[in-house]
Amino acid sequence: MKITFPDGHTREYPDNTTGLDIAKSISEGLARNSVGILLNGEVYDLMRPISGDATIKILTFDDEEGKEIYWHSSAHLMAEALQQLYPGIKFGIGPAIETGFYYDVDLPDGIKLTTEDLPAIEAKMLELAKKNSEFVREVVPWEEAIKHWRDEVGDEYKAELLEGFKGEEISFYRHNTFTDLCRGAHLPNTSSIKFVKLLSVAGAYWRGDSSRNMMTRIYGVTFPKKKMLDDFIVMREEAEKRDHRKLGRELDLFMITPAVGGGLPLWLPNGTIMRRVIEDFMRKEQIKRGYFEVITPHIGNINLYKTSGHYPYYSSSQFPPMTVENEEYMMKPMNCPHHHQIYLNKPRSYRELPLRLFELGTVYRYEQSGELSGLTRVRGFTQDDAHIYCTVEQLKDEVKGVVDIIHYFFKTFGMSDSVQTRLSFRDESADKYGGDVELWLKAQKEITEAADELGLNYFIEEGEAAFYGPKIDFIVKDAIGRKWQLGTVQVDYVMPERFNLEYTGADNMAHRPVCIHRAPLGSLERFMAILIEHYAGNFPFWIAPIQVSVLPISDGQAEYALSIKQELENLGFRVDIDLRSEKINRKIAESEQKKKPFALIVGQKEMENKTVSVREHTKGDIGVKTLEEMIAIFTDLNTNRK
RNA sequence: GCUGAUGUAGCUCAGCGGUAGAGCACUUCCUUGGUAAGGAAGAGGUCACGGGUUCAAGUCCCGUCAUCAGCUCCA
Repeated sequence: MKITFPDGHTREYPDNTTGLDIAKSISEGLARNSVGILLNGEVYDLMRPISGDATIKILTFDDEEGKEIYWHSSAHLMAEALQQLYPGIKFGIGPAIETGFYYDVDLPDGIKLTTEDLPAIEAKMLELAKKNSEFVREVVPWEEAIKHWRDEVGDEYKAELLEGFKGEEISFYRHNTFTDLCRGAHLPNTSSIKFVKLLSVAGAYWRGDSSRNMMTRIYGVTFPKKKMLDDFIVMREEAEKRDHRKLGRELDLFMITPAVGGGLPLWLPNGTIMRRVIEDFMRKEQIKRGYFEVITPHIGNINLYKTSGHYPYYSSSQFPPMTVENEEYMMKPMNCPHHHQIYLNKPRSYRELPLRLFELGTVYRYEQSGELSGLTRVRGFTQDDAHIYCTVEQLKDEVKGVVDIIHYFFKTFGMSDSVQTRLSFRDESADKYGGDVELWLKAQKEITEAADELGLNYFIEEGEAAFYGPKIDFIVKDAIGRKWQLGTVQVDYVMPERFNLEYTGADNMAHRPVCIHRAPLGSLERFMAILIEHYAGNFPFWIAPIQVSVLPISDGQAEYALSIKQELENLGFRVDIDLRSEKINRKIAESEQKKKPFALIVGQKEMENKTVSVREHTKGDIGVKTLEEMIAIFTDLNTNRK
């Protein structure tokens, strides 16, 4: 048979050669590191014989599919360990996930797992891995499989899964003492699993259904090399250090208190400075690009949301309506209906279009209590929202303009590396969406064309669209490689219809505009959380709440220090001063801990020479400068947003 | 909303039936020191909240609230 490799070259092998044999024929090292193969695009066991011509790729742990095989096998290994430690345990599903794997299990009566039990399970896993057990695949007739799980083993979960697999090929995978119903693929052997870290225990409903049994889910991750596990642990610690909830407290940025309510953050003075800096920047940039700012109230008549269609679609995630003088009002869950009213305020001409209305609009959504988390999931948040009303002909250019401003914002906040673009389209289930199918398809086409013309590197996902139209979402990576979905652009032919938006065209006839909803950063609260974690609290000069700290060495320089503070403040910089009778070391330590970008240290020498000794955060002492030199540097940092 | 864990000083945490503790922060005093924490004294708590068990409850039990890890949901 002829085997084609990813680089295009081919080689002859006898029939029933395994992936491992092929790997060996290339190099021993590859064979040692291989975990499976991709056979004509399908993941295959290394030990499974191949027949017929095929294109193959040998998978190692470095491949996405390789990791999946490795972690899936690790889930089986963990299951075996659990089975030995807790006889009578039943198993649900145990898949590989983005990082690692989990297994949902039903423990025998009276047994509860906590994180304290994890080390024992890890130890058992390592012990079992060393037994060098082979994973053996076995195809079993459905009737035999159901008999095995339902009658012999008595695992109703596996039996239920099997009910859904009627007519498909059923395979079991066995290694050592453990057998699982599993499609595969798997490692050849347990011995490749070398380093194990079990992460957490949590409850999870069987098949994600809250009316069904709660199972115990155990999360873990495994690696073939110690370095990988070490890196993984370092990464987790780094993420923990950057946690915006922790830094928000340490840097006095925001607070959340049950006295006000969960998910309702209060911005402290330092956090407010940051928000205002960011908002002012956005405001200025949008006005420059032809947007008009508007302000609308936090509540609105319920009829607005009945007209928009939001009310029936999403009533469960809105705060309940309140009745005042026989009218019902709602906390606004989005800004669009208010903006549509501004559009309707007077007759519109084609000469006014595109009309771009933006608002830093605070909206309220009822998130379930268990879903609230820091600033990333809240019940009241501010969107950097805008609605662009334009003609069908203008649509594509407007979409492009929006994409441009979104990229500009990302760049300004240092997140422009590897931005991913997702086009979210409708799927088959027509009842999820409002509006005319024709218009949808048209909008999807326009979006795709705009993306193509901009040379965006996008992928399409069906079923992710908003109920009123398709959208473009942007996913950015932060400083430590975590992905966050930020900006969104949504094309909407439905709302203009529902609100009866019109403009008079050059032909003196009434026409229907298209509406683009867009929010480059989404929620300001969430974005600030991302920003805090992205910069680990070490904000660039232009954003930092306190930009410069003036630190006199002793009382003798207090007056000189105050004059420096005054001069910088007059120029608009954010400055504080430490006049306490503490040693300079102490003052520096605290300035650094609060992550202030610059400390200007002034002692007798500096006072006599009219200079300052400069310390830059994370860099340390950068020498003595005149105040004028520093003002030039600070001005540059501010104006260039660095 | 569901499951589990957690809730003790502003922060980080110890105490786990017998009169509330530490470090840091805070206040006052001493110290005026040159690039990451000088010294001393002081103040600060309905031990989340509400019930219960007990001679006695941060400590054991039940409920509520909040936070965290998940699940579910997400315009």
